[in-house]
Amino acid sequence: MAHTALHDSLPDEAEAFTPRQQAVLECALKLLVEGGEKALTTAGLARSANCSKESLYKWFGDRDGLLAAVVSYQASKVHFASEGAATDAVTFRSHLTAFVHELLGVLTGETSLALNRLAIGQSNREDARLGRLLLLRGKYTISTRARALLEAGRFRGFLKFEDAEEAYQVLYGLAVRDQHIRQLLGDKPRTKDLDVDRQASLAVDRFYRLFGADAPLAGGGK
Amino acid sequence: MAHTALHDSLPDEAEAFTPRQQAVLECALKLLVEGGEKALTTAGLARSANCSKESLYKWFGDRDGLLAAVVSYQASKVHFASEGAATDAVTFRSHLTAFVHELLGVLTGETSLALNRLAIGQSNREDARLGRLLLLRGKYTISTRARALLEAGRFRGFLKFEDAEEAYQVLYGLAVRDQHIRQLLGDKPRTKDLDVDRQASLAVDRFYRLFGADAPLAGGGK
DNA sequence: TTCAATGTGTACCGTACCGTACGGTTCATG
DNA sequence: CATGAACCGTACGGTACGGTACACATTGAA
Repeated sequence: MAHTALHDSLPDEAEAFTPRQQAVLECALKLLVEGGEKALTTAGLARSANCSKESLYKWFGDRDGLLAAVVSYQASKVHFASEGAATDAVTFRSHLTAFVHELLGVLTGETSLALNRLAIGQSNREDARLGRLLLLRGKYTISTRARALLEAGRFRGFLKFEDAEEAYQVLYGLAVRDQHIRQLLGDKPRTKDLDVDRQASLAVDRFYRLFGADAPLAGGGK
Repeated sequence: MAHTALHDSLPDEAEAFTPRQQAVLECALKLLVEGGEKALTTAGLARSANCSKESLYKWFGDRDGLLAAVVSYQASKVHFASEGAATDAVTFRSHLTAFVHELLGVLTGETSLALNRLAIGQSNREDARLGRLLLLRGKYTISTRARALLEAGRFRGFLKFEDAEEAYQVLYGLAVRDQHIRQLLGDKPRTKDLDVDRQASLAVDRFYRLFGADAPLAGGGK
């Protein structure tokens, strides 16, 4: 594994960055977090990372390539712990809570917010390259992981639903609510919403009341 | 009704735009929707709206003022119908469903997406003027309206919760889920998610299962 | 030592855009 | 008709940034 990587599958191609390049990308992330897209100029990055603009263009092609590299690089650093199969209801629920906890932690992170702002800000034209990249490397992988977890729960009889994707979306909605968009817009979250532990367990509580095995009605019932 | 409007609350100050200025702002919105922030240049707007750059600067100060004016103008056009008090459970629920329907309709609109992208894209620096403006004119007013509606439902005995803000956020999460962020990133929604009617009634179903008067447990259990 | 490869630092060019200035036009008013 | 205000169209200055070219430093191998 982790050879030169045929680019048909997504994940580890991002690891094909030289340590030097990773250092530069790290510096780019820093600039991006503290100043936004406007602060990430080629000259500024070159100065800040002690490298030459020529190297930047040699490595990443052009500025868009640099931005894409930053997104790929950061995405490659986020890994959701894939816990072993849960045999009993209690540990499964704790796994699910841990997942939601991790999800909230990632979404509210400063670098995640900065990258989402970057990708959204230039998803206006119909190309939306960065947006698609972020969806692919971020949301889709997380969604896949979540669906697997939920389906395992259904198989074990802890959960009850028809469409795993829809169930995941509801879980996402219960956990994130409008906190993400508010933070993207620069709102400071209330102290109550900073208690990730509580928010995660609250969301799982409510999710079980909708999709738990003992819930009165199944998910999509007409 | 619909007279000059007393300016007791924040919103209608934005109506202080000359018809000519409104036409220009409408044109700016058009440019913004189809091309994003990059497409909204002062020269381009002047050419596209058949006005002079000098007028733009006279009216809006500078480019940031223009962007703020666009946001204010669009926000002033969105009005959530404030329905009369519902006396019976069925009509209240239909009012709630209508609210969610309207919420989804606004959020998925192209102009709303474009403005959110604009505000998010430049909410990187800690100033985030546009972000705050959008939060104030958009989310906060909607949230206020929603809380009033929910509290009316609680007063009538149709709903059961402690914190209206939290109940609203859950309703928002159930309705919007991750559709908004996906669309902001340029994702095309699935056909299933384009059925706003169904999504609204599904969200209200689930909301009632969590906060309905006959729900097994009240909101913030423990 | 010589040579090639890689990378840094800097200078430079073209372009895009913000903001302003100026001449010309319409229109209302006395 | 004269006058002034508002506005259009355009041209111009200033600047910031993307991208390229070039001179110099470092390293490693023959």
